[in-house]
Amino acid sequence: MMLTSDDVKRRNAVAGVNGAGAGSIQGRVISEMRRRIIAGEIEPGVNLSELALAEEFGVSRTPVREALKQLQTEGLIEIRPRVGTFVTSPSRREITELFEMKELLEGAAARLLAQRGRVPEIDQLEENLRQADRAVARDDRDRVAELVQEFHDLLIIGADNSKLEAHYRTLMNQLAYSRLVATSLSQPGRPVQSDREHHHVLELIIAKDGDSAERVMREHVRASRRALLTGLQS
Amino acid sequence: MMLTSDDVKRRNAVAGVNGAGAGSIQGRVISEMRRRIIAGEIEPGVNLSELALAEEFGVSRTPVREALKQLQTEGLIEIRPRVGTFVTSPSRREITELFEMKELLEGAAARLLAQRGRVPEIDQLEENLRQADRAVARDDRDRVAELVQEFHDLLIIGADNSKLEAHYRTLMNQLAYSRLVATSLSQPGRPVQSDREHHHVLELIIAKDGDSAERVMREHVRASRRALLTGLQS
DNA sequence: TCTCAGTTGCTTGCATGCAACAGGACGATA
DNA sequence: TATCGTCCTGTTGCATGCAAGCAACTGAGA
Repeated sequence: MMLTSDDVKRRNAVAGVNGAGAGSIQGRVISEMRRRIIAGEIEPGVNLSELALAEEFGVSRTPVREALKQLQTEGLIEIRPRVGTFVTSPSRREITELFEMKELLEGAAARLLAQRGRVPEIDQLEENLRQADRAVARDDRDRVAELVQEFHDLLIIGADNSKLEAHYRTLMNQLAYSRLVATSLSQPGRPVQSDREHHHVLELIIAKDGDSAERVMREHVRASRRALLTGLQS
Repeated sequence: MMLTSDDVKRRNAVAGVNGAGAGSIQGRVISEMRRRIIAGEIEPGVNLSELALAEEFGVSRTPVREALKQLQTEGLIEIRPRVGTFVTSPSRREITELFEMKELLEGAAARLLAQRGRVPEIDQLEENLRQADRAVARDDRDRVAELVQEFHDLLIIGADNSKLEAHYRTLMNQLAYSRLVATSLSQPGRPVQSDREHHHVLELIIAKDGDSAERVMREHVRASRRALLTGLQS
């Protein structure tokens, strides 16, 4: 039997980024472990033994083992043969590299979205900024963080390139970026500045000025990184 | 015990892109299967059953199963639960997306390399072009294809960003790009043109003009894609 | 007190058996 | 003949047992 690529894509659309079906035991373990690691609930340490996890999830070692293997290829954990399994945290060097990639991919997404013209994601981005303006005005930090995340997400989705999206999500997971947004936005004046930059990018996208949209988006990513690093030092 | 990120990187450097150690059974299966798929030795079909592969490699299902799982997350195969395992080939849409990513990453690599100044990779690139000039002059197609691959590889390595390199390799595997280079270069005049473009990019890199290097590199990727598509139609 | 050899516990790697399900083959029936 | 229902084969998902190796601990000896 021949497998068409459309079949593959349909399946992936259902299963999300996961390789395994979400209904399987293995799929559950993958999702849950990924969530825990990104949320920082697991201390980097040797506690991640297959047996312990299997008992906790009430399953055998096999699905746990396969789930860990996948998380390893995603770069979230490190399996050392016959030693143990560890949650990895990126080195300084890797963090720099990850931000370089973030800048690259988000910049490209802005350009691609600008080239697509008026698509639904544009409307969603406009709505996002309307809500963000209000949230910033009333200094609702949690809501602002949510909306910032959504803005970047919409941008990536709007680029309409599934490979770009998949790689982007992998990178953001490695960065545990969702945890970092709040820190970045905790810098004085950063929410307002960030909001302004979002507006600027979206204007350029709507104006179909891909080059400028990419450039401004990259500057925005760099600015947010600077805010983050400042926040982490203090 | 705490795992430092340097430890992780050291291991990855040894194991290459592979998650598993090359010495293990599983590692052998991964490498060999990946090679076969990229080389196009395996017909997309249901022949890939765990049991059959296990017998062929003389091992049990377990390591084969884990190897297939990793290849799935790399996007090379598709495992349909309780149905079978299939080699995937990208759809038209996905091929477009993959080339978009190729253009993006190679363009970025050119920019990053230009920013780094005089590094060893620059010398290697110059040597590569010297050899390429000669190979083109004597119309040695196989050698030209090799050198073209090496040029792009050196560019990526020279960008000195391990994340970029890892994602790039994944994408090229999905494209089975090594098989396509020859087709692209089979177009009349393409080897000469490609060589010229390589020279231009390298000049700009040496001149530390990152912006232009990126722009020209992206144009080069698009040109090579056009040549490839023309070659595939005929 | 320091060093080093031996031992022991814990970890993952691999093999194997059973279960559950998908999909086609085949036959009964309208 | 067309269609529906049943069975049967093949596949992967999961559970479990054993093997191999690493790391830390323990104890003896200097």
